[in-house]
Amino acid sequence: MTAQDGATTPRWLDEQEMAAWLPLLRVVQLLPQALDRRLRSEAGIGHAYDQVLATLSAQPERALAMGELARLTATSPSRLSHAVAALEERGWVSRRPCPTDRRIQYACLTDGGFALLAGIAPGHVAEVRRVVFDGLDAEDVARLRVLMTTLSGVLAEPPVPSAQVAREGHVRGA
Amino acid sequence: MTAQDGATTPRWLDEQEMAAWLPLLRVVQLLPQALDRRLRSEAGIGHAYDQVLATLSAQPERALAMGELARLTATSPSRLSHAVAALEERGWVSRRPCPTDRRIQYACLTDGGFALLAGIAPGHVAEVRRVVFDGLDAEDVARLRVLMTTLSGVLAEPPVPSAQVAREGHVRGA
DNA sequence: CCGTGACAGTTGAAGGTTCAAGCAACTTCT
DNA sequence: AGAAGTTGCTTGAACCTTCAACTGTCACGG
Repeated sequence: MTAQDGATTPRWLDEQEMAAWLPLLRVVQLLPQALDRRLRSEAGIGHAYDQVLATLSAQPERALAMGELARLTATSPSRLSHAVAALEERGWVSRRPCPTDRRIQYACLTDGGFALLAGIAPGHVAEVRRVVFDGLDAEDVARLRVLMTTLSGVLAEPPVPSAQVAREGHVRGA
Repeated sequence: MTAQDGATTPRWLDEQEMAAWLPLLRVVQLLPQALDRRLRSEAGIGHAYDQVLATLSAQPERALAMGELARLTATSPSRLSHAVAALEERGWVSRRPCPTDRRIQYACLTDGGFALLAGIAPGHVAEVRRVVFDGLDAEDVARLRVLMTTLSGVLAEPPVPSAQVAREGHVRGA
């Protein structure tokens, strides 16, 4: 029941590609779940929120404009706004206006937020190590780095305006 | 924040690991977004729902017990229940009871669901190709397969029942 | 100075995911 | 048979993400 028939089909995934695609799909689905579960049981926040806090903590002033923060964490402005609102309500982040440009808001990591981060970081890195790096040797890590850098580069590009994706004549291997 | 306290901290990520971890995190975050956006604009469903339909379409009878379907798509029973309910409401899946075990429900892909799938499959595979395989040569694909298979194997294991949670710094509440 | 447009961030509603309960049907043990 | 436990799936509430619309601010040009 594979859709191989259409004349408009750009070339189906071959066996090798499929053998890479299915596990990748699984990793992409299960890895955030694993990270979320651990963090949520330890701190009550998902790993997306943790990433916000961690990114702030890495800044010299523990503060960042919303836009920059959104860019660094690869999230949408809307999502970040909601996230920072939730984190602010829990006292881990505070907002401060920018003196020179009143459109800009800075998100600042509070001492409480920093303490929280310090508390959960060990467990978090242990989990990352368990699910990712414990199974890999140095060469694997190097290959993973190259591959993921390539993919994240493509994913960072704009989402392709519209329909002009499907023009690929090249057929090589079935 | 550089934690190196041997006893509680398992060992921080070194430079090589960090250089692999950050792009991996990004891929894990952006890849589902890219797939979701494309599918949602074409069919009004996210890629999780598409995966349900696709898995059903690959079965001999285009049907599967909920439990099996949950296992194959690596989703929780609850999530699948909600998903199938939504897909059923749109007429792409129907539920049928099992004659021999009345606890079991079969999810069946309808003709409409199959037609939808046939319609979106070309665009979907084109997107997968664009964001993943267009940037990789045959060796890269082989490496990706090995790496992702390893990781998905670890992730498939039980979420660590109790094991090493010992260090609970407990900052929660607040 | 005022209008236009771009930019930074927020808001609310709709939909998806998760968690903890819960119900019903099967199994096992006595 | 009947009680107790297990399995298979569903439900509802809380939360998170997304999308489109919106507010307020700045920059530019007449």
